[in-house]
Amino acid sequence: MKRITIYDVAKEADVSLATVSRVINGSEVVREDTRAKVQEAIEKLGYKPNAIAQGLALQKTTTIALVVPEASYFYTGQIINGLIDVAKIYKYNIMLHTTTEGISEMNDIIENIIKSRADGVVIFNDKLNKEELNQLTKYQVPIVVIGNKMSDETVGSVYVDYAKLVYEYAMECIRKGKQRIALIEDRKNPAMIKQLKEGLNKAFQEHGKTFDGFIEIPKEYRSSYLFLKEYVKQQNHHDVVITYRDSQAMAVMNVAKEEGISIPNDLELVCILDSKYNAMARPQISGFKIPDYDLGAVAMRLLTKMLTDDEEVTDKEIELSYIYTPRKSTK
Amino acid sequence: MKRITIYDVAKEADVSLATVSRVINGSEVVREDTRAKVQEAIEKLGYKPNAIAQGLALQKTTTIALVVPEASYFYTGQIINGLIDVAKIYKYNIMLHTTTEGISEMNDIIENIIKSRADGVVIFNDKLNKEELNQLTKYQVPIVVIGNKMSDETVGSVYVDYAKLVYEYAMECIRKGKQRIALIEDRKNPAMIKQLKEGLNKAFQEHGKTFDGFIEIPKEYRSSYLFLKEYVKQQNHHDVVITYRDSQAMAVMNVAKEEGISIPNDLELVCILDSKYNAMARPQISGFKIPDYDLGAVAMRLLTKMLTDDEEVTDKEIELSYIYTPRKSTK
DNA sequence: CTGAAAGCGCTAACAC
DNA sequence: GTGTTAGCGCTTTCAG
Repeated sequence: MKRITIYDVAKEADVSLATVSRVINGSEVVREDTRAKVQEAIEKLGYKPNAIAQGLALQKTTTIALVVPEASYFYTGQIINGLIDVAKIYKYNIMLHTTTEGISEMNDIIENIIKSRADGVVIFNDKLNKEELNQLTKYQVPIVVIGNKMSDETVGSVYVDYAKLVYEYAMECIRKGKQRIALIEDRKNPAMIKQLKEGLNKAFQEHGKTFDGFIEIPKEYRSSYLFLKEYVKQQNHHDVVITYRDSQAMAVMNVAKEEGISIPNDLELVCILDSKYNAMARPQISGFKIPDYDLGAVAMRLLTKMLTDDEEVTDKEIELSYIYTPRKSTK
Repeated sequence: MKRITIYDVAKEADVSLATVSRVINGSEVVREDTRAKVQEAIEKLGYKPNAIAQGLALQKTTTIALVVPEASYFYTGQIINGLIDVAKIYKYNIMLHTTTEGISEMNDIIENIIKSRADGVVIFNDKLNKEELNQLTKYQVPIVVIGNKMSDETVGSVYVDYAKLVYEYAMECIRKGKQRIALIEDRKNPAMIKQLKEGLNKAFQEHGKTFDGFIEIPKEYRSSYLFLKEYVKQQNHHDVVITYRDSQAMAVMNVAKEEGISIPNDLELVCILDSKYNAMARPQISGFKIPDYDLGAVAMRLLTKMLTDDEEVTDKEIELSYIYTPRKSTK
């Protein structure tokens, strides 16, 4: 089947290609019978407009680039789902890019995005530096970043204030006398952990204390579990342990169980990024419902606004909230 | 910053646009000093070739469409990772499409893929019907499907033989006298469950018996857990329970624990799609390591072969193998 | 309301 | 080696 073009349709319908163009773009000015004639020809030939050619002519690809970290948690998946759902509404296509650990990696991706002439880009990545974004802004590509509060002329952001989240939680803990709070490192999400530390620091400072419960996982340990197993034996005692991801919380839970530490009686456990696995653990792990899907959806919606000249973008910095879900691992 | 084109570079370097085109495409015939001159101009102007225009001229977008189900498990993420890694090697971009439950959904996506002139498409989806694929083949778009054994002129496939997997496992169980095998339904993956049932049927048939352990989750139950909780009370007894996903296995484990059924003593539990969560459960759940990453990687590699005229595609149907990982939930 | 023609940015013969 | 030119398929003034 020969690639059939707008010319073929024009000939078949005995009109000019301009007219065909008008009907596929839903122009109002076409007479009803010619529209029907053209429509028929389109159907008959199985014609599908070439988006590439349209892109060239319109200087607009109706495609946005999405950059996410390679490590794929359920969380990331949800962000993508939200993103895609609203992208569909606005007829945008998604070009997916993933970042690996590599150093120059991000630059390659940016180069790629520019070449492919994406109309805009949404970036969700823990490790993100301003320099790289500048590349994009230099080429005037509108950007929305998810997870980091950061914006200027061409970049907007959608995020959850983790520092505030953990700050509030810690304040409550301290008030209740649970002062020995531990935060477990997550090597894969350094920026996130940094925010959590900030919140904790602030909470302790306001009580005239300093936060010293950050537990680093030495590089030689493959998993939190392996390290914690050792760690606990050294009698390090805490009132509450905070982890970022569900798998870390489960590791803590397993270690506690094996070492005869009762959760929540001897130790309370809370996981920042809640998940269905938290609810499946026994005892069930308390966590914060982070609006993952919404992060994606709102980010995409914001981007569409930035992409449409006549839509006023009043706020380029959007903070989303969280909901604490107490379960059985906390009192 | 004005969109700068090949003409601008040509003018800056004082050569024709053909020459510029040659250097960006690494043509050998350009003299070294002119190449340098052009390169310099490119750098100076910050020129990035317009992939859209290239696509139009070459009738090739260097983009493949990837279709995955919206529900995102870790498993899907891994497939995508594998896919992307090899796509990067061959310089292909990925256009991501997700399928929701909706009926006409798939047709919209296909329409979209055709319009965007993707060079090829990789489809990973449990619910997949031949009809829809025909749309694509009609427009001669090479396809690789992941998960289903299926191929013809323009479609290749990469899959794991789940029927065989479960057949072998069941044979072993029956041999050991564990004949009361149960398989739990997974509404989200009907085709997968169908394969598993086939394997089970075959194993029982070969022993002159019939498999009757398929446990359907009635629609009114929101989760397997809720239903199983009831189910177990009715004294339904099995020797081994097989689930497809980790969360289902965990549900079974929780119910068993709560009902005083000892795993693996009273009941053995095995999960087809292994995951890190299986290893984090207590007792740890046995499972099959399915080569998720490889499914994606091999699929993409196969597609690149199909996309290159001079590469001989000897086998369009590639079966990948699995590895049984016995843990604590089986004896 | 419809057609003619220029142009979007780049590639690939074909000349020179 | 390098330049000229004709498309690739579509949109969009501008005429009529």
